[in-house]
Amino acid sequence: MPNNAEVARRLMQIRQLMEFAGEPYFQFMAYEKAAASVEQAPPLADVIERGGLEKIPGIGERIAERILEIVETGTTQKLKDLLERYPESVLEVLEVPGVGMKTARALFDTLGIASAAQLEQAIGAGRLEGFPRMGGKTVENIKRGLLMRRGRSHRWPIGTALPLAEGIIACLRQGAPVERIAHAGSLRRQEPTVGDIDIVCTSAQPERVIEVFVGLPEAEAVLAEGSTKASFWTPQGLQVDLRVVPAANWGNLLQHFTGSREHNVQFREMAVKRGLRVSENGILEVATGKNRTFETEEEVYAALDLPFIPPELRLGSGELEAARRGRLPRLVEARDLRGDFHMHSTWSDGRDALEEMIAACARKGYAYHAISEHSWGRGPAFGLTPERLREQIAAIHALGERFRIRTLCCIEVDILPDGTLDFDDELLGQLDFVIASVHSAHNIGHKRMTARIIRAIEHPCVNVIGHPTGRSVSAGTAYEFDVEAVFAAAARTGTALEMNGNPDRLDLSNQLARRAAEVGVTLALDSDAHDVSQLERISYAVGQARRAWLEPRNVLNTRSLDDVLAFVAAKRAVRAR
DNA sequence: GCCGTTTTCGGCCCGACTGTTTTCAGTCG
Repeated sequence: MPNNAEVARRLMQIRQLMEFAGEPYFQFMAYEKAAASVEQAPPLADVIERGGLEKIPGIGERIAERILEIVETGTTQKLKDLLERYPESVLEVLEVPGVGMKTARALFDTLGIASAAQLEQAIGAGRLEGFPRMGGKTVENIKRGLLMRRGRSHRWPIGTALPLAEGIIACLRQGAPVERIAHAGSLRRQEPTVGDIDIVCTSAQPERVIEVFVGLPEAEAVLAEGSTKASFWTPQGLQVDLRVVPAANWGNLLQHFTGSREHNVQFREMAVKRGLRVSENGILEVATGKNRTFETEEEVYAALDLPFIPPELRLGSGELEAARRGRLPRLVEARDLRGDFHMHSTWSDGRDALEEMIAACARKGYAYHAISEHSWGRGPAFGLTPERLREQIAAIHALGERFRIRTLCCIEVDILPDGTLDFDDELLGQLDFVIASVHSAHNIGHKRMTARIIRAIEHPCVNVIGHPTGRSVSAGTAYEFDVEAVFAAAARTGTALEMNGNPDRLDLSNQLARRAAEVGVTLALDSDAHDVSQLERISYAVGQARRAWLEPRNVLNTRSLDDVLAFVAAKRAVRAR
């Protein structure tokens, strides 16, 4: 059955082709809104089972029918009709940066161009010459756009983009007359992948800032260079945008460029009802023509009688309604965390020594942490044999109080295909804490995978299921199982589910974690560090947890050491009774 | 095609930059 992302992709195809076909604006825009909602919704299979499709904002009777059709058959008659009239490959032309709907439509009508390859051929043959509004520069832009489309993936992992953005910001702080400066956009919202980097700043000398920006070594190709805005592509093809404004409307600018698009649309719709018009330049009172600018985002939201909405919540998935009712969560923060359960040392496949990992955790100010090597199922090169695990337990005990932090003896034990674990109960019982993860046999089918994970959850020694869906952000894959059944088992047995901070995992996703918390599951935020520097990856887990509306009470490692040990003891006690 | 703190009908967010224009269309975020 197609997952949410696949359904959303189909809806977007319908949306694009509807516009291409010249259908009314608000009709195809409804499909765009619906697609955005579907991406943020809990797994559709479960939503449909509960009959809640039309409760999702932006999905009405008609689109709900179409979604059901897509879920059942993989497509819908509406899409089939459109594809009868236009080949699917016209969508490629729209993917080319610089080519929009009008141009694509004109190219199709007059030259019969219906794919990226045909567009490239036509340019090569000089067939675009003499086309209305198609001068030499525009053709050059399209050529470059074709190269960009072919030569790169369209989204970048947060783990790549955030360090790059921080580097550029550091350079601008040093070399340009900037006052306030920050990254905005999807990066600030902690999206797992981003399409570009948005940087915003204030300055009394915007021209000078722009000059420095487009002169940065990362600026391989400058796309735009205005008096307040500029864009470039980095050598690897990542687009970076900069906006400069006076200090007086920093709040408006930051709010505008943090988005998301859907959040801003909803925010502006609320404003329109009060006779206000919101833009990056301020909030205009339409009746009087008076424009108010704000130095902080708090003031921007307060202008509509709303509390500050954290960037991670600005997805257009109910946060404005919650803000209006005073029901925003008190989101978990990095400083709420008192420990990290998931890390490796040179005892298994980590790169730093056990003592270095412990010392680094102590420096971070944690009260406790767990050393969780791999078990031997992955081979002795990666994991510990039972003997080696016993040795490590002894080694950790021998360290005593040396590091002023409690090191929990732990293991990341493999969940075997039948749901049993890689170590026997006697050995697991000697540990303070146990993480269990699937690392092999990912394609055993929905039913067997569900039974496998639930069996591990029901083991009295298992406290956390590591990276529960096995997803890869870059590959877009995950193993399939009955999410609701697994969540129910985790809630019932007092087993936490992990939110893994590895930027290519970020697993559970924000949508699944939000659903898990709703049904009473406790989440554990972990770095899954394989060296000291990667301990910082826990910040990515915090980001996803915030996108999942999690509060400190939902998160195991916000609790004290005693409470964590009580969490472990409670589960083991059930078996002992 | 969706939706309701003015509405079950009549609305539906906003502005900057580029290139090609001689006042603006197209694209983007």
